[in-house]
Amino acid sequence: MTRKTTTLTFFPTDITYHIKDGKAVITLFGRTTDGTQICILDDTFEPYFTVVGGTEEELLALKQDSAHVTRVEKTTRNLNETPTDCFHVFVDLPKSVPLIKDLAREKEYDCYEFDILFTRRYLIDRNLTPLVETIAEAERIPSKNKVETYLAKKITQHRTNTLTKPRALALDIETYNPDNKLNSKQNPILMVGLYGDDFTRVITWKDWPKRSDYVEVCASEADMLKRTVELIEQYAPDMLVGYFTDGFDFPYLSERAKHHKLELPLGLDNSPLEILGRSEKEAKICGIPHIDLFKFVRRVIARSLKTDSYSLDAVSKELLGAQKLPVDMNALFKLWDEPTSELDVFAQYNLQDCKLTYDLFHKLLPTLLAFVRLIHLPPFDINRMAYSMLVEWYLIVLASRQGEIIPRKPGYNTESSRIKDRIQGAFVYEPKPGLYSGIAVFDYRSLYPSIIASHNISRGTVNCSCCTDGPTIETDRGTFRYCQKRKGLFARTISNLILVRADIKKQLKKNKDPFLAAQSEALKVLANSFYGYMGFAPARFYCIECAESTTAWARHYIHQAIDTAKSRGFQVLYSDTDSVFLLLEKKTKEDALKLMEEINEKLPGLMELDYEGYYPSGIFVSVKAGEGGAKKKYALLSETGDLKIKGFETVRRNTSYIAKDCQERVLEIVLKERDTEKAKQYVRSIIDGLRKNTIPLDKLIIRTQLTKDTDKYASVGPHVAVAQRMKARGDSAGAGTIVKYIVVKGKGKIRDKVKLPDEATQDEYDGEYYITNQVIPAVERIFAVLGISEEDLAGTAGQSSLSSW
DNA sequence: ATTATCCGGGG
DNA sequence: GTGTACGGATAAT
Repeated sequence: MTRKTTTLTFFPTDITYHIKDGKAVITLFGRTTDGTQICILDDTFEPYFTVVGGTEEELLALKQDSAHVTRVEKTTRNLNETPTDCFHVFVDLPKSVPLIKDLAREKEYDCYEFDILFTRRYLIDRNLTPLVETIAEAERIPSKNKVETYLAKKITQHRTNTLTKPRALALDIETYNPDNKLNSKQNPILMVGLYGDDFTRVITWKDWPKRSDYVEVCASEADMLKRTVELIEQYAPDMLVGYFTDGFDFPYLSERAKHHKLELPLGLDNSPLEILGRSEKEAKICGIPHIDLFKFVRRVIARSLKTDSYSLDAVSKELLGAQKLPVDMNALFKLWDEPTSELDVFAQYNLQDCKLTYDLFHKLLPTLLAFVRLIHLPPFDINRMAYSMLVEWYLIVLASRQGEIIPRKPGYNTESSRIKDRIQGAFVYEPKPGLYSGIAVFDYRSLYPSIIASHNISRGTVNCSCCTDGPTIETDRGTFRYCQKRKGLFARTISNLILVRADIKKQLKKNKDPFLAAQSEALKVLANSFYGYMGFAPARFYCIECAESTTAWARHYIHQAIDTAKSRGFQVLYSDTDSVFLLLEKKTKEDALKLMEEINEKLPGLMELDYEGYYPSGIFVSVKAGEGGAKKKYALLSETGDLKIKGFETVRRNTSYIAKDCQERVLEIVLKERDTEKAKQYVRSIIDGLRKNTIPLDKLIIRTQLTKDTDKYASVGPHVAVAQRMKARGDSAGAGTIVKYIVVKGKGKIRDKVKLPDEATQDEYDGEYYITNQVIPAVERIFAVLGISEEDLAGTAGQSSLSSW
C-alpha cells in the first residue's frame, strides 16, 4: 500500500491538467537536475472563481447537469483596491466554471476570475514559476507516459536556479511547391530537418546522387512522418523550436498525417500534436513547449530590431550575422520529380534553416527566460503574448498574490466605448528652423513610469474617499486626486520594477551576464508599457483617468523645466514629451548642469531630469521647404563627432542610397565644418557625377515594397512595372516582395524607363531623374535653412525651373 | 485627418 | 480550453 516518497529537484517546462476519477489533476513536465525527464502530478488543486454577492446557501445550490458547486469559502479580497467580502466558489471540474458562472450571473451576483485558466491559477496560487528549480516530495506511480511519473505530496520553490540550458531541438520542413502553391492537402512534405546539440538530420523519402551524410531516406512520406516522431522522442528535447512553425510547419505536418490516417503522438503523454485556434494558429505538444520564434520576434523583439521584415533570413542576418542558403525555390519541385545531385542543395538549405533557428533560439533565450521569471507563466504562453498581455499578466499575478480580485475583460460594448476615449498627448515646443551652436539636451528619465510611481497613480487610488485634500491634476477629463494614504497597485508595481532594475543594473556593472542584461531590458520595457496599457481598450485594468493624469503631469513637468530654464536666461530651442533642448549662447555647460540640479530639487519621488548631452552644433529643418514648424526633423553633432539624425528619410521607401548618402554628407559638412559653400559644391559634384554617369550603379537602386499582387494595382507605377518585368522573366513578385529597380534614360513615363539592377548598365541610368527626384528633394530643406535656393544649389540661378537643365 | 482592410511568415 | 489576436501600413471615405 505505502510507496516510497522521494525528493525530486527539477525544472518544470510545461504544465497541463487531465481528468482522473472525476477530478482535475495538474500535470507538470520537466527535467531533473540530473537530466531525467519526468512528470509530476498534483491532485490537490480545486477549480474556483470569485463571487461578490449572494449567500453561501444560494451559491452551493447552483447546478447544471453534472456541473456543480463542491464548496464555498467566505473570504475578504480587494475589489478595485478596496477590501470587500466575497466568496470563492469551488466547482467539480474546470469546465464547470463557465457554466456555474452563468447561473450565478443570472441571479445578478458579481462574478470574477472565471476566465483565469486552471493551470495559470495553479501557478499563481501555489507561487510557482516555470523553468525555476522546484523541489517535489513525491512517489513514483505507474503510468503510460513516455517519462517517469510521480504523484506529488508537496511542491516548493526557492527561486534560485533557472533552466538556462534547456535541451533544444529545431525543426523545419520543405514541401512540394509547384507554381508557388502552398497546399497541405495536395502537396507532400519532402524533407524534415532537425538540428540540436550534436545532432543534425534531414529526413526525406527519395534518394539522389551524392547526398549529404546527414540525410536519411525513408520509403514514403508516411514513413518519414513516423520517423520524425521517433527521432524527436529519442532526442527528448525540453523545447521544440521553429520559425513560423505555429502557422506553417506543424499545421502542415498535422494535415499530412491526417492525409495518411496517421497520428503524430509527440506528446509526453502520447497525445497527438494539436493545432489550436482559428485565424492565428498555435501548435501544441503536451509536455514539450513549442517555441515559435517568429511570434516572439514579431511581438516582443521587433521594436529593438532595425529590420522591417521578420523573415528568418532578415532576422538571422541582423541578430546572428548569418543567412539562409540562397536557392531558387521554384527549382525544388522540378528536382524532386527528377532527382539529381542538385537536390542535395535543398537538404543543405533545410538544415541551414534549422541551424539558424537553433542559434536564434539561444540568442533570444535570455529574453524569453527573463519574461518567464517575471511573469510566472509557462514559456509556451510567454512566447505568444503581445506586450499588452505581458503587462496584463504581470499585473494579474502580482495583484492576485496581493489579494486583489482580477477585473473582468471588457465586453464588446465597453470596449467600443473605450475606443472613443481620447487622451490629450504630450507637449511639443516646435523649434524655429535654423542652424544653431551650443545645444544642451536634458530629458526626464523614464518619465511616464516615474510619474505613475511618484504620484501614486492607480485605478484604486484615483479620487479616493479617504483623503479629500492633497495635490490634484487638471485634465480635459476633469480634476483628479490620488490617495495619500494607501499605495496603489500600479504605483507599487511600477516602483518595484524600477527598483529591481536599478539593482540588476548594479550587478550588471560587475558581471556582463546576458541573462541579467535581458532581465534589465525586460523590466524596462514592462515599465514603459504601463502607460499605454492603462489606456488600452481591451485591458482588464483599464484606467483612462490614470492615463490622462499621466500625460497631464508630464506636460506639467516639461513646462516646469522650460519655465525654470527661461527664468535663468536660457533660450529654449525645442522640446518634445520628455526632453528639452537649450541654446547655451553665452552660458556654459556648468550653468546648464546647475540648472538641472535646481529643477531636480523640486521633483517628487523617483522623478529625475537627466543630462543627455552637449552638442556643439545642430540644425533644425522644416518639414515643408521654406515654412516653419519643424517637428522632429533635426540633426545634432556630438562632442565626439558623431551625427545624430532624427526624422530625415531613410533608405526604405522609394529612396536611393545616393540620396541618403548625399543628405548625410551635407549634414556632416554643415555641422562639422560649418562650410555652406563646401556643402553646395559637394551637391554640385554629385549632380555632375549623375550627369556624367560616374556614380556607381548600386547607389541608384530604388526599393519599394509591393502592397498587393501586380494585377490588383489600378495604376501601374514604376514598382509595379518592375514586378511585371520580374514575373516575365520567371522570378516571383507578389504582395510583400521588395522590388529593386533603376530608372534609365528613355522616353515616356517613369514606368517605361525602369530596369532591374542586373539588367541596367552604368551608362544608361537617367541622371536627371535622380537629380530632380532623389538628390534635390533630400537636401533642399537643409539648404533652405541656410538661405540657399534650389536654383542656386544646382548652379542654375536665373533659369526658370529645374526641368530646364 | 480618420477609418477600414490587408497582411505578415512559411515553400 | 475556466481563452485569444495584433500591430503596422496602406487604401478608402
